[in-house]
Amino acid sequence: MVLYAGQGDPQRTLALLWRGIAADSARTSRGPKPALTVDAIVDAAITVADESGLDGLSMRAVGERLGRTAMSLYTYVPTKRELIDLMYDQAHAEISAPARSPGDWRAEVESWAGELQTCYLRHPWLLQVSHARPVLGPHEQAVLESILRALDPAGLPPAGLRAVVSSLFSLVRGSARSIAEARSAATTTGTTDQEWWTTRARLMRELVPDFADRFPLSVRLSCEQVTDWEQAARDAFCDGLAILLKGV
Amino acid sequence: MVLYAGQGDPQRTLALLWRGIAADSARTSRGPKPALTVDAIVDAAITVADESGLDGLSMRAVGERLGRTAMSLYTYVPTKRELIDLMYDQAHAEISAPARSPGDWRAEVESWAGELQTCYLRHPWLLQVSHARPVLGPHEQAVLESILRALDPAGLPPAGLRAVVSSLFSLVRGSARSIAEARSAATTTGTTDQEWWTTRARLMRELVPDFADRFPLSVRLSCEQVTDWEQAARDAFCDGLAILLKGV
DNA sequence: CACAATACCTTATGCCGTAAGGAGTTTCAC
DNA sequence: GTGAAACTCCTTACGGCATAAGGTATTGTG
Repeated sequence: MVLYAGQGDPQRTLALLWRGIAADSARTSRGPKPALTVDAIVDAAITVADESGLDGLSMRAVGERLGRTAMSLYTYVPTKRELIDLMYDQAHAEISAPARSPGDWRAEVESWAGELQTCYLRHPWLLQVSHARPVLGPHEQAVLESILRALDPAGLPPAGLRAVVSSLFSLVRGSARSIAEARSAATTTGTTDQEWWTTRARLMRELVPDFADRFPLSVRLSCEQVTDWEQAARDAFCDGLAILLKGV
Repeated sequence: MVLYAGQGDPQRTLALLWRGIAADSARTSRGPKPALTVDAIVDAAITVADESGLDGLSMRAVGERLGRTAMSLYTYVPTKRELIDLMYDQAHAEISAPARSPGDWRAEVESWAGELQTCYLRHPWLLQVSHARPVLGPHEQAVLESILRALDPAGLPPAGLRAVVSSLFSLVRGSARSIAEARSAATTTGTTDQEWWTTRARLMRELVPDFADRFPLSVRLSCEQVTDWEQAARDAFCDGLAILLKGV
């Protein structure tokens, strides 16, 4: 019974992603005027996800925010999965191309990384979106293009370039994830890092008395008291980036 | 009405994570013998997740695999969230500590990274598990300890060590994610990388004729024909790792 | 005006996690 | 030996989810 709709889908998805840029946009315009737009839906969905995470993102919640039912959204967007793809791409629109300062490509790479990280932290749900295949929307594409432009003066061979770009993305995503987790843990549990750690440490001491014998290096490392979890993640990111750039 | 159960939870979660190691294990043993064990449930859940992903992981599915109902699992595990934590930690048990070859710490780091990546690829759902706060189960802890042991001869200061470790995790996770996505896309859509790319490229040519003008560097990079998406991700990982280690 | 196309709604299906409470089984205290 | 307690496992039910199906109202075209 399933009419093998898998074929027509990428066409529609791509058309949605590149809407406004794509050429066809023929307005047929019979029937009632659309009260919504894809953009409005995507924006509303992003707001919902920012507020309540990807778990709190339901078609009902998005519809409600727009004064519509969940089902009405399906006029504009084929499935929730596609809506998330659109949100993902749209969120990347916040990242501007780095200002051209042709002398120092390392500085440009650093500023790009910082901006991307900021974007991830503004929309932590981005880090949970799992793609099968890259999305290839216009804004995500622009982000890729802009890091390539920043790295252009370094004159890397294609394989090396790919490696550096992919490592940069990994580093930014990884650090953003750490920071986002530190934040969300602090707000959802309502405890400070300190409190959480002391509780956890007490429990561990009871449950696993020989922890220090089993994991001496871990203990030694965490003995350097981490007062601010988020700041530690930030520092680790900066240092990691510096190491990577030194290695290029 | 909610009796503020948030307090007692970490205790129970930790006790579950460190079961077998923890001291208390007092068998009360009134009532019928348990037909299941936490380990069996965790193993079954891992199998389900390996087969159907985290989306396909439902309490009903896990119960069914064990010939029980979904509700019976709640005797052993407080919520699905905790079950996933247990799965996460258990999956890390597959990683063995690197053989000691004291001369070459870089080689040890590389082998550690390779093993971790293999683990992520065997259980791609690991990459979707988002923690608030680190899990701190025994096996994950052992993985951390083993990379610290590998890096010990490098004699890094604490901050630098933290940066390197966190960068390594990011790199491994990021590359594993790319590879896993390449694989899943290939299997779920049933097309080869080649087919998928040509279809996509044709659609893009129709929708966005000036793509090459907008994103010249992206086009130039992808012109180097990628025949095998997974292999490209693998190469990028190795090169990225080499760059990072060179930077240390 | 009639008709086609469209937007939006209500309803229904089949999933999900899990709360509530009942039935059967085993052990302990007496 | 006999309750009572403790325990496992089950059935049922609730509210929420994405979305399929189909109805109704609104708009433009002939």
